Amino acid sequence: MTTLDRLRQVVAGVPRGKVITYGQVAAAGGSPGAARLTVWALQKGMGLPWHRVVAAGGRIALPGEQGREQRLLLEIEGVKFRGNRVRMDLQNWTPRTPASRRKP
DNA sequence: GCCTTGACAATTC
DNA sequence: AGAATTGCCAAGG
Repeated sequence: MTTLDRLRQVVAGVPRGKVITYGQVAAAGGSPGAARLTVWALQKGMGLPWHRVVAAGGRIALPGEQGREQRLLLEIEGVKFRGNRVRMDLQNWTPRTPASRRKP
């Protein structure tokens, strides 16, 4: 199980209607601070709900078209927006099966 | 084996 | 508020 695999699992574990930040994914995957790994994981990981991953504070990281699409997809799933930000107060998701669950 | 590239995050000015 | 700086990890050249 590589780090990227865990990151992908975290992303895959985000339920519909919720979002998570790059930092949270990285932290949950066992590498706090390595938000860029999350980027990598998403680019490589196909079939992942990449649109449920947003930048810190719920900002949409993608520029232009892709950003619009992400926002669309999220709205379709029931995520509420405040300007160009997600309402993290409501939509933030924290995985319940993080790397912290490793066997002792 | 070193350097660059990634849809970032947090701090500082 | 926006730009610059640093830290983090993995893959590809």
